[in-house]
Amino acid sequence: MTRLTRYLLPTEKEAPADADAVSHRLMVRAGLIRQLGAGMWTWLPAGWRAHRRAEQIIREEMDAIGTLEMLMPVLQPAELWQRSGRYAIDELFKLQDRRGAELVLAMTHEEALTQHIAAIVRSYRDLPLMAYHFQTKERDEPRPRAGVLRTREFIMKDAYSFDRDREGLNASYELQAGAYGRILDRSGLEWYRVESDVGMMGGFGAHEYMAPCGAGENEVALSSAGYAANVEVASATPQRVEGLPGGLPAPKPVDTPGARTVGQVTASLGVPAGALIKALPVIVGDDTEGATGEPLLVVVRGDHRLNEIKLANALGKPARAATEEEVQDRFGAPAGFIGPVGSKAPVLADEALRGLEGLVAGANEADRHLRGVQPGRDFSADYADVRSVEAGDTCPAGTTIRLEPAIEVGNIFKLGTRFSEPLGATYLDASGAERLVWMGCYGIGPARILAAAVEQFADEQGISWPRSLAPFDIEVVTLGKEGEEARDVAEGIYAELCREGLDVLYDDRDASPGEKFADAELLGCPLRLTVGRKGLQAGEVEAQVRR
RNA sequence: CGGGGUGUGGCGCAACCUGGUAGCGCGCGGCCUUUGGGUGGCCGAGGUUCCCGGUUCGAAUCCGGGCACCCCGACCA
Repeated sequence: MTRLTRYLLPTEKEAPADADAVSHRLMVRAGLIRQLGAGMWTWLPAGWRAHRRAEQIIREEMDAIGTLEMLMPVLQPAELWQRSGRYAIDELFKLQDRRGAELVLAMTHEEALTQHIAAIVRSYRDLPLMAYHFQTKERDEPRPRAGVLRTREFIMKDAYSFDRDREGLNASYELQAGAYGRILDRSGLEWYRVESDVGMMGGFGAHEYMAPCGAGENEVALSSAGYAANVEVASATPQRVEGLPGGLPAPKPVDTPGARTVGQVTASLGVPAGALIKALPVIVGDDTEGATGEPLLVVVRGDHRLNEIKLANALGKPARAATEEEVQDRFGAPAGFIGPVGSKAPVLADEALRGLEGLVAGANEADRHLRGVQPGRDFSADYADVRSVEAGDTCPAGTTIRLEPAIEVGNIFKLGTRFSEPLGATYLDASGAERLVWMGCYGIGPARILAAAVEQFADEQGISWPRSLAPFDIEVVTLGKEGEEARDVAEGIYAELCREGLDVLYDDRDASPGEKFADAELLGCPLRLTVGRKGLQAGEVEAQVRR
């Protein structure tokens, strides 16, 4: 029973000045959330209702595939994280208790659950096993942003699967993937499952669930043929370069005083950006604590951008841009005039350069470039796909790719033995041999589902919830003052709807019609029942369906 | 971590450059008015101008330091 006169619904006409994202502005204006500090948000009653609806959808789908709900603590011994090798993560909150014992605030729960599994599971008969909880996560984010989109404390549903072997993990993964699809369908979102980067920590496959919207922090490459990938890992056939100059028998030096950037060189020589070879000097591998990585000259087409994640994956280790001094010292030419022809460092060329001719590259001396460069003939290189896809590229199925910003609402990850090994999660197989447990993890954020829904179904007027996420099923509004009768009728309807099990918001305020409707638009109930005034007869009501 | 910006009643802003009683709109309380989509009027309450220090007869305003928050980028196991 929710009467607005007894409810806490602090709506605002104007959004906070610093709010930028639509979901941030509207969720605050509609009285769903309030900020307590940077990346710290309170869920007000109506917002918490919506959050619980999202949770419930997730819970039902987890339960349906036999994942067991439980609850693990946020406060954890640091030692657990030291053992897993994740104690050094900057985002991990670290603290001490009164005796000086080292503790952490969990940012996720692989360590905790794996620790338990290690202690509990003995036999192959105990597996497979899937468990989950909804729990607060703490992450010392460098930059919280956009309301509840990226916060330092948030609730996540994280599930974990434990299997006997790789095949078992694959089966659990597919079960979870099915559940994730149903969760997002029921949430009413437009969403894509995209392949994602498994990162330096390895792993055996991962997918992200992306909801396209303007406030998204990620970018996904989509095509009408169904191609969907995070731009971090997306691959595509590049567009052809128009106006490429013809080839030359051999590279020919040209003076290009002061032309260090792609823009300056194209202007100076009158060639398209795609005719350039953009040289990116990088240092590969671990160069901490005095050790220095190896220099490598990565080259991409002038109109392309290097994708550092794809580069790291291609190399099998991280790489960073070389500093100005390193460029001079280790690549042997001033920054801006580095090129692959006669390079001091080994060359890694992007696939898009293969087979091109008549290109322009830095001459490895100041104020000079080379024309007529042909990869393969004029320099040798390893080839790899290390560029970021661009809108307009062609997907493997032959249709054009577009790029859209999206919120990552969930992800699933085949961890393998990444945690079972350091934490000793093993079992005895049928032959009595000790084996490592194979593990997967599956996360989804109710708050991000809500934010994505607001982003996808809202304008500055107000939210327009999918039925499944709305904080209330229906709103009852009384208009007019002649009617104590109207009030009485509305009260009766309200009580009846509540008895039917609907979540009803009854606007029993003595406010002008405009005020009532304005708040209603912001909150965005999917259904509204208005009880009118003049000559009101029993049953003479008007139901207005919004969507 | 790099760059940019902002802190003034609950919210949005002005006054700051050029020091001199802190002002406007919304919201809030009261009375009247209006009653099918943010009515109109009158009255009223509400501010250590983020904090500390300095300059000055006098600081929201100038100077120094700190804190908080926002945005862009980097990062995001």
